[in-house]
Formats: sequence, structure tokens, C-alpha cells
Amino acid sequence: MTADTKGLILDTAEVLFAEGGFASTSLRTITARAGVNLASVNYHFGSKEALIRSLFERRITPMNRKRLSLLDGLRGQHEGAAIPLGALIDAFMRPALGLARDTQQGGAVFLRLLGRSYTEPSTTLQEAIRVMHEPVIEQFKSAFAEALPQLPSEEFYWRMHFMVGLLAYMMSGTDMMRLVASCRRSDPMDTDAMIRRLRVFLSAGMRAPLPEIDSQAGPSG
Amino acid sequence: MTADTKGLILDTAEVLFAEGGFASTSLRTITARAGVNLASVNYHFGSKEALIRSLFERRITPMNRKRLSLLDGLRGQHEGAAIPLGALIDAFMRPALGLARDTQQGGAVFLRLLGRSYTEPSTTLQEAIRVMHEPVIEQFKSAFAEALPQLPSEEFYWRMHFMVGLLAYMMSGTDMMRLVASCRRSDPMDTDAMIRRLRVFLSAGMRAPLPEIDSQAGPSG
DNA sequence: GTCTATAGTCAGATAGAC
DNA sequence: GTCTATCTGACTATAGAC
Repeated sequence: MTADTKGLILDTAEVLFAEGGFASTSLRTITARAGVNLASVNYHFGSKEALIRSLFERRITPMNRKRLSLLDGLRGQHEGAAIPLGALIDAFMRPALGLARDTQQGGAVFLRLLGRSYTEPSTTLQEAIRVMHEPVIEQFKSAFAEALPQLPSEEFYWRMHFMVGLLAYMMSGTDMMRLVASCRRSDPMDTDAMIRRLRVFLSAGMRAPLPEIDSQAGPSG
Repeated sequence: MTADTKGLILDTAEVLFAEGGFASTSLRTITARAGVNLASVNYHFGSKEALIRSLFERRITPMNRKRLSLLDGLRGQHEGAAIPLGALIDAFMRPALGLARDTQQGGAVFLRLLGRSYTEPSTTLQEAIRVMHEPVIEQFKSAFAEALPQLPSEEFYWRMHFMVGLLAYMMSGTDMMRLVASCRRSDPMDTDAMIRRLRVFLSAGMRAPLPEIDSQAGPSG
């Protein structure tokens, strides 16, 4: 899958798009770096935009398959009963953030691309990606709702939004760590530790007491 | 500040960049929409990149001034003692997310731009913005550290990162709400409610019990 | 399937008149 | 400060030989 032209283009494009963004990375740069002919992109994919869509599909499909299989596993473990919140968060995040480990096959690079796609201006791409995620989101949404039965639905949706948002941000992997810390990340990428920290953080947030409507200080000062 | 050419360019560029991103929005489009001459961008700003930097400086400077003045106010209120976490989060988020309300003067548009800047590929721009934020981050970092004295420093940095990340995502204002919910946002933009919800969520996350090192399920399952 | 060559478009930047 | 006109270069996409 890496030897043929099509795969070479995909792999190279993934790296270059992650570094420079979609608009500023030209097909010329991609094909030159891949060592293939300029025209081959249009032959194999039809257009630049179609190439980008293929890129996302190639990674998102197996990732979401893994998510659903983890969820099924959890459902089996807890037959009928609600799945614990932490386990759900784990099943949702791990197939995505686990790509960070996959330095070999380009998954780590793709992770940044995926994270960035959430804030990308292109409407058509966003819509395409939304469709790829839709069934997974539906499944997890109801599992999360069962895990948090006491949460009013409006509150629930906001918190789901917060969770997905933070995940997206962590995926984009900006080195904003530097902004907040003088420390550079100690381990090159200790994914397990990060997932554990995220799960703890998010579990607490999702379960936070309801905000009081009238108070400015709330229950959290 | 809106009548002169320079201001007109800034206002127009802000809107167009927020809609289409930096790379895909041309100076031609901007100047045409603004009703000014193409050459005036280079006359007033020197280059496209310099225009973008000016854009960010114009908004970030007063925003960060507000943050610091809120922090000073809190310090005065709690002379010597640690400032409560919720109040700190509020002082940090409000000047940023409050821009969402400023539909009149373009602040709402800028908010999306600022959120997106955290995941933007351009290294030079990211570095410039990082420098603009640096003093504010330093001040808040130590205030947060005082509010969370029991947190080990590595844990502390990660959670600060999570907080900033979620804020950045919410600023970018992607309509991912749709992804997670069938509901469109009920209020056009109830900033106060959102800030309250974010504060509750983040307060709980920042104060979550420490993750256990050996356990997969952690204290949060 | 792969290549060369090129069409057709648009970009950022600048020179120089007013 | 503002304008027109233009330079120079880059881009996506395609036609057509091999």
C-alpha cells in the first residue's frame, strides 16, 4: 500500500498537509516529494479536494470501526446496565489518540490533520468528515446518556461538546504546552499517560454538579 | 477607526479570514470588498503576513489588558490569600469569550480567528501570538498554582493545557454542536450561560482526584 | 499508468503617475 | 495616500504522446 503510486501520494500528502495546511500545500510539492508525476494526482483522485477526502476516509474508517468494537465489548461486559463513564471516555478517545503512537504508518501525522479538520474553514470537507463520524457519535451519545442519567439534556449536550472539543484540540497537537509551561514534554509522547489524564479530567467535568442559574460564583468558587 | 483605509482593511480582512482561512483569502478579495485599492495593503502594512499580525495585535492587546485587570481586582479582593479557582477561570475566559457578544465591532468574528490560530500551521504567526500572550499566561499560571497547591507540577501543567485547549476550541466556534446533538444552539449565543457551564466543567476537571499510576480503570470509572 | 507540455487562472508585490 | 498597470511566479487541471 506504500509501494504503488496512489499510496505514495496519500502518505506524502498526509505529511505535507499536516505540516503546512491544505491551502498552502500544492500538488506540485506533494508529487515532487513523493517522486511521482504531477499529473498522477488527477489521474488517481480526480482533484486536490478528492485527494483530501480519500486521505481522511483511509484513516477514519478503521478508527471508527475500532471505537464501535470497543463499545460493543463494553456493552457485552455490562449486559443491560449502564457502562461506567471512564470506560466510555476511554473507548471513545483511545482509537483516536492511539494513532499518536503509530509513528511508523503515519497515524501520528494524521492525528494532527484530524484535529485541525475540526476548525478548518472548508465547509465541504467538514461536512464529509461529519458524515464519516455520524454513526459513531450516535452510538456513543446514547451510551453516554445512560452513564449520566441525572444530567438534564441541555447540560448533557454541552458537556459532550466540551469533551469532543478537548479531544479535537489534543489531537491537533499544537505545542501549546510550551505556552503554558516552561517544560517541554518529558516523554516524546506518552500516549497512555495522556489518555489517563484526559479521562480523569473529563470524567470529573462530565460529572460536575449542575451550575446554579442565579449565582455568579456558582458551586465551584 | 473604521472610516480610514487602514481600519477598513483590518475590519474586512478579519471577516474574510475568519470565513475562509488565511491562505485561501487573497488580498484582492479583501481590498475589493473593502472598496479600497489593491496596493493600499502593501502601502499600509507592508505584506499580507504583516496585515495578519496587525489584526491579532489590535484585538489581543486590549483583551489581555482586561484579563490582567480582572486578575488584579481578584488579588485585591483576596489580599495575600489564594484566589478561588472558579473566579480565576472566569477572569481568564471572560475577556476572550466575551468577544462573542461584540457583534457590532467585529469581536465575535475575531474570536473564531483567534481560536483557529491555535491550530494554524504558520509557525511565524503562532510564535508572534505566543509572545503576545506570554505575560498574561505567566501571571495566571502562578495564580492557578496557588489555587491548586495540592496538585503535583506535572499534573498541573497538563490540566492547564487542557483548560487552554478547551477554551481555544470553544473560541473557534465550529458548529460541532450539530455533530453531537440534533439540537441547534437554542440561544443565538448566550455567552454568560456558556461561560458558566465551562467554568463548572473546568473547575471539576482541574480539581479531579489524581489518576492512579498502575490502574487502567483509575478512580474515575 | 506514466509522462511532457501547456492552457488558463490567480496570487503577492511594486513602479511610477497623480 | 491613492491609483493604474504590470511583473513574476505559482497554482490546478488537462490534452495527448508513449
